[in-house]
Amino acid sequence: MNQAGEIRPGGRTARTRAAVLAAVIEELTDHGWDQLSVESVALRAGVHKTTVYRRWRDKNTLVAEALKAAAESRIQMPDTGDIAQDLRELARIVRVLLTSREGAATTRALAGHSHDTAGVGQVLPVLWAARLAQVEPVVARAVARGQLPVGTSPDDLMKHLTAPLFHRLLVTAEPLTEASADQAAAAALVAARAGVFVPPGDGRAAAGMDL
Amino acid sequence: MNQAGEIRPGGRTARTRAAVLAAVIEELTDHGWDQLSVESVALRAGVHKTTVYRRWRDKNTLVAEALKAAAESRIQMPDTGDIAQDLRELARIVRVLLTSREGAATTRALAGHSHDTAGVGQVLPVLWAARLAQVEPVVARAVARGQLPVGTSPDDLMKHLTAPLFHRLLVTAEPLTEASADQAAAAALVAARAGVFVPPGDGRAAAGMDL
DNA sequence: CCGCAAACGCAACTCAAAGTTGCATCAGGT
DNA sequence: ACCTGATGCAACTTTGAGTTGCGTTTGCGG
Repeated sequence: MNQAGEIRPGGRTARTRAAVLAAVIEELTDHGWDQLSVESVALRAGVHKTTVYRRWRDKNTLVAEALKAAAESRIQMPDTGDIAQDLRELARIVRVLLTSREGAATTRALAGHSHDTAGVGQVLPVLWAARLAQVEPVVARAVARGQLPVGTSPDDLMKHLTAPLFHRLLVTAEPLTEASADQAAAAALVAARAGVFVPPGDGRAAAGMDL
Repeated sequence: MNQAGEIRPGGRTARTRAAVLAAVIEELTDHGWDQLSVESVALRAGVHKTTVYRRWRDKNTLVAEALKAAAESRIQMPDTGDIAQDLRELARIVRVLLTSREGAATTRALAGHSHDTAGVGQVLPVLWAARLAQVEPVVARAVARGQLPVGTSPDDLMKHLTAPLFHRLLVTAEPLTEASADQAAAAALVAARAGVFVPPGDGRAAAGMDL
């Protein structure tokens, strides 16, 4: 949670930092990026506006750092012994995250600013690399059990699993039902079994691909 | 292109309207939503600021309307006689759209504001309903040919086909390669064949689903 | 082709929020 | 207990959203 290289890691500094970052997420949840003002954040954090500006160059870097900190939570990875169930549970977990007010707001904020190379743009790759790394063992176990083709890319599988959920939240703005999560899991599973997520030339050839 | 109910549909009004909406898209492409100012838009459109405010209540509704107008372009639907090729071509078309500067910028703008019930939020459902309706015949032909299960939902198929592409643009901010488009098409095809996109209780039961 | 009203240009505002500066004060580590 | 970094505070500049009043242009109907 604490950034390396802090000059004074003691109580007050860390406390202020945490309070401000938390306040950013709350303001983001309540009013969205556009309506978020640094003054409101400072007020909510019980801190003066100049204090915020002394530590963060501008609004964008502030929000970017808050989003990064907020995304550092770990997900409890399922391990049921059956990849089909694992994937379904994973999809349901992601669905719950994305349907929470905070999760939806932060996700929209990230998506809407995935391009600004200075702020969120910097954070995105790091953030997702960490998340995807968590899935690796789940896929590895499934491959070991013979439930998935050798060489299946955990990254590709995870992305295709969650993509329809993000799509509903960000693109079509439809409600994220549990049925839609299950459908996403089923689609990803079938594709994975068919070897769609085995990079070409990796391990043995993809099976069942009569494309 | 022309909105119904215009009091004075004649030359100047329509010309101004088109110029402003086009200027919004250009500014959005060049500087993003946050940096977009009504004054810049007016300047670019060769129109005075007050003129803009007389026709559009505020910045959000202005941008929302511009996005809606920009999204009204039709896509050339493929019809190769083979659903696998149709889907791959569709994915590639979407990829090209999303990798264009304008397409990326407008998509991010939409995604980042999918919640504001007054502006973009109003537009999204209409917009996507129109797009998805275009795909219906492609799927219908494939079903008629026996290449896809009876009852396959064109909406679900199209969403799962494009979701990984949007995911790359909005969530992970990875480059949108043609290979990723082909992978998305392959995944969607396999899932569709397995009956993942056949609503429960619709037509005959899903085939090949040993979930 | 002429007049009327809608649409536009223009300037001058208000207001809110981004970001800055100088100085006084407080609190944490040695 | 001291010294320095961190904070509070007030006063500023600047930018952009959104508004208002008035004069001018332009399109459409007669």
